[in-house]
Amino acid sequence: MGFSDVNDAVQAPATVEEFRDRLTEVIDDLPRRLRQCADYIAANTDRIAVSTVADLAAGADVPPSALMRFCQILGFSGFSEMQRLFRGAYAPGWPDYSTRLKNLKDGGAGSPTALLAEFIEAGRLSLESLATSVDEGVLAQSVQILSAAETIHIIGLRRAFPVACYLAYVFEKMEVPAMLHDGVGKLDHRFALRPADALLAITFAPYSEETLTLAQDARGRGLSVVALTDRLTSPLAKSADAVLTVPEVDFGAFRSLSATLAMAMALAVAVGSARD
Amino acid sequence: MGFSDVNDAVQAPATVEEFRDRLTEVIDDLPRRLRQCADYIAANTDRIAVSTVADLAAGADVPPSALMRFCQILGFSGFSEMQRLFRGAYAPGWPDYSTRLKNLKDGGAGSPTALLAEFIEAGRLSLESLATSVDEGVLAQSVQILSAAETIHIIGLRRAFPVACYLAYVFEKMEVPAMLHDGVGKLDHRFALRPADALLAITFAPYSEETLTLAQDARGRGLSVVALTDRLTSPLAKSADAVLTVPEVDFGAFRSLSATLAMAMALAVAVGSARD
DNA sequence: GCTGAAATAGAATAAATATTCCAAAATTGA
DNA sequence: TCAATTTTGGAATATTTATTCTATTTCAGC
Repeated sequence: MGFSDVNDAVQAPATVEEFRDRLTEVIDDLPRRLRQCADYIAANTDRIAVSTVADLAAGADVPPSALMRFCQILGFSGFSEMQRLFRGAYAPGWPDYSTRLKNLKDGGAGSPTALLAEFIEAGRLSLESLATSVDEGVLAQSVQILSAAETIHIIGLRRAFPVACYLAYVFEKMEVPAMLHDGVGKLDHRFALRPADALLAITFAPYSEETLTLAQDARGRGLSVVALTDRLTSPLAKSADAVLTVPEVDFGAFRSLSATLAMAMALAVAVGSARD
Repeated sequence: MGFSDVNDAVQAPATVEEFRDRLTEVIDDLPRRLRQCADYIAANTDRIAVSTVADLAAGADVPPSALMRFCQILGFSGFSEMQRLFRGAYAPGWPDYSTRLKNLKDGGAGSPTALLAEFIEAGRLSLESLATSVDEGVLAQSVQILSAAETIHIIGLRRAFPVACYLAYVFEKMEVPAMLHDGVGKLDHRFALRPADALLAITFAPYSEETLTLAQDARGRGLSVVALTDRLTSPLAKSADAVLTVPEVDFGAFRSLSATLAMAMALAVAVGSARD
């Protein structure tokens, strides 16, 4: 009994999530043409709502009938039923958001609302791009390093300072021993760095000298260092055991910080619960 | 010569922007049924790509033929041509993003990647909801108040502190005279508040006492106060001349700050350029 | 209230799109 | 290699969807 036999009938997926589950479930043991369909659909799920059978079949480089069979294997009665799922699911998120964004920009370049629209957009793009670019391995490793530390030292100056502050605040709330190196009074506290501690250093181009120095120093004293920075080639990478990068979209001269904060918070909360 | 006469033929809009322009251009002098179409389409532009003529006509409560005429007045040869525009322009934020988010969550609840996914999602929702909820009038008023001030005082403590910091940083960069009240050493600097100055106060539930006190104090001394807070009924509202609210989505005990930062930056940059 | 022009609804038609079916090709297992 | 079984492509058909057309209604100016 092969795949084209509709008797191994299963319920049609009722949500996009279920759809994806079903897809990954079947994708591995599918004959050639159907496999092509699956691959193409997996990579272009978002176009199902706005395409015809013919369009998608052409994209997947299969005849339309193959795509039909594919829909049926997934549990749908046909393409139309599958499309209905995606057309319906395509509402949440921006029912009105994109319209609104345009209205805001209509105030004219430089108007407060237009600026707001730009910052909102920059933040959103940063977050989305963070989702697709994060290295899970490095994140796990960073959590592990920081969880093992006795005290976590945090440094981030200038534009990175808000992030450092918030990290300190979150650690405090979670009762994780942490120390914020804030440069108040031009004091440094390098002698507070003890061998069993770890340093979480944050800096973006143009990288701040004090942060780089403290990271090197910590390294020299045998501490583990986690870097939160903008690219793998950052000078901070040289003295770090784990390098987390966040792709932040700038608008004008100013950095949105949304992605950086999301990353920082995930890190902090993960460390907080790992230490329990 | 009426609207149904296709001789006043204009070029079909080639982009979504042109489409909107054309729509606002004609909407005012349109007969009843066509007006209904225009209204419905304006409010549901995002559904054009995924609907049939019949769907939209039903939504607008007109016969399909009315909708067809409407498309032609806009310059399209028919509905299909109009739909083609929107299907092409349909580049939603989730080509790969939503897949990725799901994968991140697959690590299991509480895993670092799942946490990250949650924070990313919270940030994104906050930003979208800010776009749809911002009160443009209050924003303009706030910019005006802060632009007119000699020195801008900024206060925000605990979880609002990162925002206050970043504001101070941005003002500094833009050469706007600003002073951050940070509570270091339990000093307050209330005597720095001069009558021609303004205060930008930031606090969220549970509202921090020091911030509320400073705002009241500033009010008493005749300064204008701009509040950045979570709701209109915030205690901060009582002592403020303008109340900006940001709808921030929390995840767990922690606030995403994305929307707050976007608002803060728009405010700062607008003030910076208004003062030139 | 009459007249001509514009707007409208809905039925008729045209076009596009989805779906089925089956002969042919490929694959599998002995 | 052969026979049984699965997979495939494409033509035939059914269904949905878009578009046009026309008789009827509405409206504005007189």
